[in-house]
Amino acid sequence: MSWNPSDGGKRRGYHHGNLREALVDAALRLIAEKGPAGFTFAEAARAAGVSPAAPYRHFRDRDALMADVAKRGFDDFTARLKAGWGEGRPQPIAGLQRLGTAYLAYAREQPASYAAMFESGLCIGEYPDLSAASEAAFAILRTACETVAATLPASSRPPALMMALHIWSLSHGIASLFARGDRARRPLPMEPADLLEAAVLIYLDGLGAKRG
Amino acid sequence: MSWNPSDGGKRRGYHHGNLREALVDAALRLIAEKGPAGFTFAEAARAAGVSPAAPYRHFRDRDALMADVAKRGFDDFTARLKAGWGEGRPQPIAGLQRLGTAYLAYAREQPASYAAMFESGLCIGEYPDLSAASEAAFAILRTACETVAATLPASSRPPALMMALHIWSLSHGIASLFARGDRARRPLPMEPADLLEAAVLIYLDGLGAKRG
DNA sequence: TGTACATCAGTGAACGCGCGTTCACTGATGTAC
DNA sequence: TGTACATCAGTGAACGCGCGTTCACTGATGTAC
Repeated sequence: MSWNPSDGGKRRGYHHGNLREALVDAALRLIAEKGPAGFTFAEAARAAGVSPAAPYRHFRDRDALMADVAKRGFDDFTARLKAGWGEGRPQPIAGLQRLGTAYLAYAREQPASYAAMFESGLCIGEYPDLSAASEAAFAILRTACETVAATLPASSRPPALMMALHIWSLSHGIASLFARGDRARRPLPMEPADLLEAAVLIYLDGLGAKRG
Repeated sequence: MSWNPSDGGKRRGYHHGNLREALVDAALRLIAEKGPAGFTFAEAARAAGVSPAAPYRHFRDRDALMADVAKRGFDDFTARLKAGWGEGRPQPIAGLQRLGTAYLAYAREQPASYAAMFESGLCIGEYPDLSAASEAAFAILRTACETVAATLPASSRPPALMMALHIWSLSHGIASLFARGDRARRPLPMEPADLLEAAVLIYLDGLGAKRG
């Protein structure tokens, strides 16, 4: 497993062999250290052990690298939300709570990715791959809300899109204020996941859901 | 009103006369254009029409200027939340909804201030004035929640702190995802304020509040 | 009212630095025959 | 299997630029008397 030049070993030849991945790793490290603004193309090249001109072979510019980092972040994020949701079994509401917990866990454990995804300042619409990856993550949440909504009495059944937007906003608000993994986190006298869980329970009560 | 050198007129003498305020204005303009990362001390000086060394007379460094911008933002924000709340008259729940609307309006109308307040990457604890200003804003929300909570049956009365954290998170989530005034805003098929209002109504229903 | 002086806000030149970007190039790799 | 060649990833030197920060200074302002 160490013949791969990016696996921590020294480069052997003229070609790096895995520069694209190495640049993404370097960007993540630099974002984690100094925030999404505090990373430069030149620094990523240096961290990957190549000349400052080398990254241009793989990314048009710094923003394109940032977009790739964010895109990969969304892919990973989607997988985690999906795992948390677990097809809503055995109970849809419990699945939705696990999804929320997974959301906050991602923000805490992968602050660099989370920052690239939500705080990089990129115009998401300019990067189709990134938009698609972002929508895939939201689709998990929306599916979960559809399943939960279907358990509610038909007379008072809310639009799943609205539910999903509410829960996304709530999760993102808690994540960016209180559950982030960097120094901008604000102190909170409880666990962020507990704060979110309580809010979702109250919200579902408001929609007429039966607990349990 | 135009003898004041910062009021759009040309500087007349050797001294600027109002450089501190001019630097804050310049920072806001630059943040609005390029985000909280895309502004430099030197550029703010240029925008204010002084030499690059002049700002050091008023701010220790760039972050200190940013913190001052954020602090002033929170002061303004607090005033708007307070006006929205309107002492909770005539109905506390309506007052809370107006507070939420004021929150989103601020994010949309003052994106530069909002970014300095919430997305500058500053460690808020390092700036006592900023911390205090931030807490003053939250105090308005907390007071509103206490008033609303007092209208609920004592048996099921929720902690006002928890309510305030929930509504803050929800408002901040909607603001940073969908209601921001810059290019990172995501498209939303409805008014952000309507999305927030619906969420707060459902949430209060979940707490057992009577509508109306 | 006038003068001498202290204070301090802003100057402008200078410094070293790292950035983004370009360029002609080099050398490793893969493929056609 | 060997050779010629095309491809292309990475080099390294170079460029102009704007940044943060310092320094001795200058000149406007306010105050004591």
